[in-house]
Amino acid sequence: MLSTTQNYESGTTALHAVHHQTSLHSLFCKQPFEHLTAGKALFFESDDAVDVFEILEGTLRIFRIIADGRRVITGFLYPNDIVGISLGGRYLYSAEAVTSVTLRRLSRRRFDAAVTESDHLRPQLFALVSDEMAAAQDQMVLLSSKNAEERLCSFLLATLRRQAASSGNRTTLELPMGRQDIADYLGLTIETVSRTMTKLVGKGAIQIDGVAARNAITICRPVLLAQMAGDEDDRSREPRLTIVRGGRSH
Amino acid sequence: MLSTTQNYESGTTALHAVHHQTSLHSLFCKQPFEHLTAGKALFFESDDAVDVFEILEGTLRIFRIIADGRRVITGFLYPNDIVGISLGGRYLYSAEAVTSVTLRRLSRRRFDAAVTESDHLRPQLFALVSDEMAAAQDQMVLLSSKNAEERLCSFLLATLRRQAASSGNRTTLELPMGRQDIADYLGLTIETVSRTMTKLVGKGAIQIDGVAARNAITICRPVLLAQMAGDEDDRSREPRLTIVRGGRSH
DNA sequence: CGATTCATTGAGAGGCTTCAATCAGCGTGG
DNA sequence: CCACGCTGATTGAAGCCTCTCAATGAATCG
Repeated sequence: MLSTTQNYESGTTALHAVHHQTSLHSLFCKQPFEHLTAGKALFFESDDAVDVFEILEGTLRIFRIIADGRRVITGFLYPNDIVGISLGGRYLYSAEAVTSVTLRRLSRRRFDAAVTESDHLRPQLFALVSDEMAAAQDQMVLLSSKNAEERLCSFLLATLRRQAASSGNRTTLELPMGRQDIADYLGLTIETVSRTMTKLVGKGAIQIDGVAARNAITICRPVLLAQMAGDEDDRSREPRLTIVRGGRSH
Repeated sequence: MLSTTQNYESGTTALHAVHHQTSLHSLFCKQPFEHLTAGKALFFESDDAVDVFEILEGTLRIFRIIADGRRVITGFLYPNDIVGISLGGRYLYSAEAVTSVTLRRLSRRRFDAAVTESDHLRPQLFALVSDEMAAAQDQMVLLSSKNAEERLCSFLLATLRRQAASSGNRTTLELPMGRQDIADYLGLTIETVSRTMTKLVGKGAIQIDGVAARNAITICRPVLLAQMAGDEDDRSREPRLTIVRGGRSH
């Protein structure tokens, strides 16, 4: 999705080219690369949202710290993602590099100006925000109604899908983040994540290939994993009965 | 469904007035009123997002039904809220009336056109989406790290704040929705909500005034409730130490 | 007044967390 | 080169919170 992969020094320097661009990513194409080493912060929740960023390489986590000091990770960001479009002056969350990260920066002022002018760009921005909203909804569903096993399976499948989309279908995936990150993202403890992972291995659903801290995982039985994720649409076997709960629709 | 009753004939008929409007709400001002009785659906998750709605009176719940038939309520909508701006062709969730609801409808096509044209309206729409996003983030934090008591206190406080904003500061609030709705919104069961409510009464934090199914609640000790909500910013007493967790920022 | 719906309360069970110890990989320094 | 320490992951045991199942209570409506 949203290609525009690595436009290493395109020769185009014409400013009006912006108007021919079909992608939001083009806005960043003349910005210099920046690098973040693992663990470094990109911005904090309280910061003025002065810049917008395009991720070129690596993984970021976006999160909030709550009163008792715990951390809630609300999402991960990967290459081709754009971050910082949280409207309203201030970022809604902090962002840190999980791995080493390469990115480009654009001032919000220029980003907003470009989007305002272009009839091509505006729908793209809406689509982006829409995706973010949909992801937030999915996460709410996950957090409010799934158990540890379902959460982990959902996470593994989502990660697999994303990596398959960007680099061809595969049965193997890499988890750039550590167990603690996964735990904070799924609303679990690190121990539960670890135990559940072992349980999945025991069931033959997955296989842990990695030896280092950066884990690689093979999905042995994708279908089983999908069933265990708990958002199976297997309305095929049971009679169509849409309104079962919700009560007062008599 | 959606009997288009009571078109209360506002006197203003000037079409060009639209361009002077400063508010998104103005877009709806010439639309006829519609009514929903409690429990009736406004739209479903799978529907084409053909319309946008302005709530004038009453309460709506927006939710998704997951595979096992359970319901996850992702939000409630109140007067002056606008619903249906879920970009991307299809609604992200279903919407049902909690109470009797009065609203106005506008086609997405016209809504989008108006927003696209007006430099006044666009920032408003962004602000709206931004609020929705912030609310989703808060809900994720609530669901992934708060216990039953903290969730209920947060909910009561949020409800109090909203009602205080719309009708003067007060210590009393009304819960238009039933216990099952609250439970599905907070990711709990109806029994836990009930028990926690009783516990709060026992602590003297709140008081239940209502006798009917539609409950009225008095906040006896707002400060206590805020403490129990768990998003207390009491960094005032402890030394400023922003980076305690998150690990690898050595 | 009985039937229905919604809320409350109780008892038991289960899943996740907490606390704690062990294991594995990796870099550093002797 | 190996010992040591550090970090991150795994495993174990006990406890707590919430869910599940079940019964009762309260209010509305025919």
